[in-house]
Amino acid sequence: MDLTPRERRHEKNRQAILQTARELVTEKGADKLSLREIARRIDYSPAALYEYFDGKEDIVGALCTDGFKNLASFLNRVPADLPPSERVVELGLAYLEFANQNPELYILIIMNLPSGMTALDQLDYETSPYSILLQAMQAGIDTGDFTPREGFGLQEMTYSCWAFVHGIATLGLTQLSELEVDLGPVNRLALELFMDAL
Amino acid sequence: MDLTPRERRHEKNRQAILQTARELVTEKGADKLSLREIARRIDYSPAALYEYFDGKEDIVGALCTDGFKNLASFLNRVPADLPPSERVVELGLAYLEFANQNPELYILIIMNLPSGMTALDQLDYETSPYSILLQAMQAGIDTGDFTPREGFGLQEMTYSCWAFVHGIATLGLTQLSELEVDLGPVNRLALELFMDAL
DNA sequence: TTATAATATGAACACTGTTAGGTTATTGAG
DNA sequence: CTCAATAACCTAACAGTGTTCATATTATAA
Repeated sequence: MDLTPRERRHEKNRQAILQTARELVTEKGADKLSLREIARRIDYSPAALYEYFDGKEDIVGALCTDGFKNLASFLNRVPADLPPSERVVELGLAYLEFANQNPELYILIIMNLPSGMTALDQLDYETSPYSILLQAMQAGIDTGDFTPREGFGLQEMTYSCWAFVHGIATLGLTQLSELEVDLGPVNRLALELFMDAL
Repeated sequence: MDLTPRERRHEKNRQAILQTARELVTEKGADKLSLREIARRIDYSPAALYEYFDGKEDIVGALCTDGFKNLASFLNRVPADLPPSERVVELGLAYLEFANQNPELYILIIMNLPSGMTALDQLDYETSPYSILLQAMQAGIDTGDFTPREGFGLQEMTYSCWAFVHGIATLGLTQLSELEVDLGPVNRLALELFMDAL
C-alpha cells in the first residue's frame, strides 16, 4: 500500500483529469465533453492525457464506474432495518435523488455500458445498486411482503422495480426537465402503489 | 396543395437527407451521425444540406418529430375497444415493440427534447403518444377499472404508467442489450401486475 | 432570351480525438 | 555524484467534424 512519490503524483493527476471531466459533464453536458478542454483547464497538452488514460472512452468509462459507486453510496444510506416494502420505496427515492442531483452524469452512466460490463454483470459487487435492490426484494419475499408468481419470481420483480424507478428518473431528466412541479410526493405514491402490487 | 416541380424536388431532397440520416443512425448509432457522411451518400457537398436544414440540430429535430409520429402509429394499431386495463397493457407492449425495432432511433428521440417542445406540450396533438395513453387511462377511470386516489389522479396515473414502460424500454436497450432472453412475456406480466395496482 | 431567384459548390475556419517523434524531468543503480 | 533508463510531457501533424461565405451554376418566370 505504500506508494512511491511518482505513483502518488500519477494518481493525483489521474484524479485531476477525472474531476475536470466530471465538472465539464455537469456544466456543459456529456456530449460536450472534450479532451482538449480538459487539457486546457489543467494546463496540460492534449497528448499528455494519454499518459493517464487510453483515450476518451477510457475517461468516460472511469467516470461511469465512479458514478456507479457514488450511486451505491446513496442507496446504502437507506436504513437496512426498514420493513421490506418501505425499504424498497426508500431505495427508489434515493436512486431518484441521485439522478436529480447529478442529471448529466446519470444520463452518461445509463447510456454508457462500460464496454462489455453490463450492469447485471456487476452482480458480484457486493455494493452494486442492482444487488442491493435484489437483496431487499429477497427479504420482502422471505417475510411474505412480496408474493412471487408463476414466471415472475425474484429476478423479474427486481427487474420490474428497477425499470420503474429508472423510467421515472430518465423521464424526469429528459422529457419533463422543464416541468417545475416537485414530483417527489407523486413518485413516493407511485412507488408505494407499485409495492402493493408485488 | 398543388406544388410546383421545384417545390416537389425540394421536398424530395429533404426526405432523401432525412432518410439517409435515419439509416446512418440505425446502423452506426446516434452519436456517429455526420452531416458530411450524409452528403457523401447522396452525392452532395456538405454545404448543400444547409439549403434544406438549418444544421445538424435541425435534422435531428426532424428525425425526432418523425419518429414520434411513427411511434404514435404503433400505438394506434392497438384496438380501441379493448377493456381499458387490457388496452393499456397492449399500448405498453406496442411502445416496447417500437423501441426494440428502432433502438438507436428511440434513444435519439428520448434524449433529444425537440428544443423547447417538451413531450407533454404535444398534448394538443390528437395523435401524440402521451395523449393516447391519457385517453385510455381516462376510459379506465370511467369504467371503474382504475381508481384515482388522493393526490394520484388521472395525470399521475398516466405519468406512472408512461414512466414504467419507458423504463423497461430504455433499460432493455442500454443495460440489458446483450441479454438474449426474450423479455416479452415478463414485460406483459409486469404490466398486468401494474394495472392491478391502479 | 434574359433577369432573377434557387441551388450547389469549394475553400476556409474553428473545432474535435488520436498518434508519432523528440524533449525534458525524474528515478534508481553503480 | 554520475549516468543510463524510464516516465512524463510537448509540438506537430493527421483525419475527422459542423458551419460559413463568396462564388458559380442552374432553373424559373417575365
